[in-house]
Amino acid sequence: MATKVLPQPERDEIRVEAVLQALGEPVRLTIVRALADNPAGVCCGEIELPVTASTRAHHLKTLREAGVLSTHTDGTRRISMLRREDLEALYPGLLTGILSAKQ
Amino acid sequence: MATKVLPQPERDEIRVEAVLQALGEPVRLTIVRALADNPAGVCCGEIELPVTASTRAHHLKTLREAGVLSTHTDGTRRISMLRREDLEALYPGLLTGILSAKQ
DNA sequence: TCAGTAGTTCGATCGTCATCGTACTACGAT
DNA sequence: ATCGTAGTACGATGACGATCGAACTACTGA
Repeated sequence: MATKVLPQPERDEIRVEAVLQALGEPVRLTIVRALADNPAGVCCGEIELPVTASTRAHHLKTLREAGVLSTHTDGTRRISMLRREDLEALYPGLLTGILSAKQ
Repeated sequence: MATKVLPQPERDEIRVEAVLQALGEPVRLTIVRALADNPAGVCCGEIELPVTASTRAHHLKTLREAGVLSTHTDGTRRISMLRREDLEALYPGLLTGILSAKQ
């Protein structure tokens, strides 16, 4: 096994500016929507995005460091999932508000 | 009198990416918090901000064009207020979630 | 052990945007 | 009229960040 969780901020270290800035980018918003549709977590590479793998990694890192998502390893794969509980506790309604946008 | 409302997007023209990007900037978030504390509207210049007047005007324009706030003239002054109803209708919970951040 | 796959890291590039100072407009008061 | 005040518009600058390719790491399976 030896799954490992990648470094991320504790709940009380999450700053709303960082969260909003992370969410205010179209590619990252696409990622967040995909994660919201799959509460069990999604393998990074499975999300269809109009960018290369390195850019994808960059966005995932940004979202993780902002506290929006959590990533753990699973073999060579990395599974990401939304930090729903933490975000809901810190900013109740924010996530559902964003996700209810009819885009 | 002759108060005039500055150009702004209709409710159905507001895009969530633009809103989040607008909110993901510390100075603009400060403005939004100040407006939230004064539902009757605030004169732009009354908000204490660590930037010059031209930068302030730039941020207010960004927020207005994103659909976050509405501005109308009042003599030489311009009164801004949050578009609470529109934002709540489009993204229910988003605004309250953001404002509940203990910053 | 070796090849293949998933993903990251690094450095470079390029575009966007936050910031400022200056010049301008608009309105009110004297 | 003209002066002062509130605010905008414009052009320049500098910083940040989105993007890419290439090199690298880590794990799996043959």
